[in-house]
Amino acid sequence: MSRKHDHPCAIAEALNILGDRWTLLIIREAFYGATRFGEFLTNTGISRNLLTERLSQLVEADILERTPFADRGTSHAYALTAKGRALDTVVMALTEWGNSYLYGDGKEPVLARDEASGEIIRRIEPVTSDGQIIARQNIVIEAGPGGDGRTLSRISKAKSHPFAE
Amino acid sequence: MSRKHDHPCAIAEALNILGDRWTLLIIREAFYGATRFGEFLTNTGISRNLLTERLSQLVEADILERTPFADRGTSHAYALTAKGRALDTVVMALTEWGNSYLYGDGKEPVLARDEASGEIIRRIEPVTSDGQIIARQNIVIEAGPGGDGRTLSRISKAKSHPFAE
DNA sequence: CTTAATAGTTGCATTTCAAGACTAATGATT
DNA sequence: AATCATTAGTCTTGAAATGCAACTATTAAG
Repeated sequence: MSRKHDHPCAIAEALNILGDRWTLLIIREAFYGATRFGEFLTNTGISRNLLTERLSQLVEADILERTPFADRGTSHAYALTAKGRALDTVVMALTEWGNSYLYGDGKEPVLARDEASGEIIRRIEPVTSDGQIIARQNIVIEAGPGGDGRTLSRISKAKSHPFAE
Repeated sequence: MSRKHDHPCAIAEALNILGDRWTLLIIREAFYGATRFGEFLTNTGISRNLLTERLSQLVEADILERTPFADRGTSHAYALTAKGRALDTVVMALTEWGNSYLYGDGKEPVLARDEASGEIIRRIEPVTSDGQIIARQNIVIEAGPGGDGRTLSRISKAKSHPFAE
């Protein structure tokens, strides 16, 4: 990745870590249970030098944790931290979007299913603290405590209900 | 973006379109109401040549739609399609993760709020077709109808409950 | 003490990015 | 009509990231 975004925005800041072709694929593998260098290598198709760099960035960012793990050779286990596991919604949202809009019904390569209901998972929704689904037309965006002047002016010109319709 | 991922996986395929530093920032701006070249340019900080390329990729991918729009000069409006609007969960999930784990409570630059309850939005959840929240430990992944042999072997070695814990 | 397995490094050719100058198209101004 | 202002986009160039393959290092097994 070249230079970093520096404007105050959660998405921009997240993309400083996740915004490339490989990082979320590595994180997908971590969710699926990969722990070793070689597993990430063969399951994603990334090259060795990039994998080395990305893994160390993810460890640095506290998304993966590296622990020694001796069987043969010099080997380590990379596992998701709490911060990394919190990316589950991002992974599920991307999976759902890709399945629905890039493959389509009946052509999905990998599916997530709810064992309790038996349903394939097709909806990811924002919910209130007591579990009520929040309707898109009720969602507003506003400057938060960490916003600066530029944020304020950008947000003030923005649609107040960005996800409605 | 360099070469494309070619293995059957919704995330890999999604990253072929969204997997760079800028694309999701452009999509964020589209949700916030930006429609014009100049708005995307100044609100994201991307360079002109890249913005040109990314916008045309997004139009090509049917995520944005370009329509003529004459006031002064040569101008067009870029607006989200249905496929683009379906990325709302990805945008919300990234926003929520970034706010929680990169900024932290009380330091969020931009917040999403539910007008109905007044709450700041902090939970994004998979739900069943009738709106019940699906518990992480009940989520299993499985090969779908579009999977090939490689998918099958990758998935069969994967943790069956990737989001549990 | 050699071999095999795993993880990682190095060097190099290619591709992409970043930045700014330049061009094109169109409505407004005189 | 001619010029100007505005918006969108192209072109050029140096810098940075990527992809590939060969090489090195570390440790366990035999």
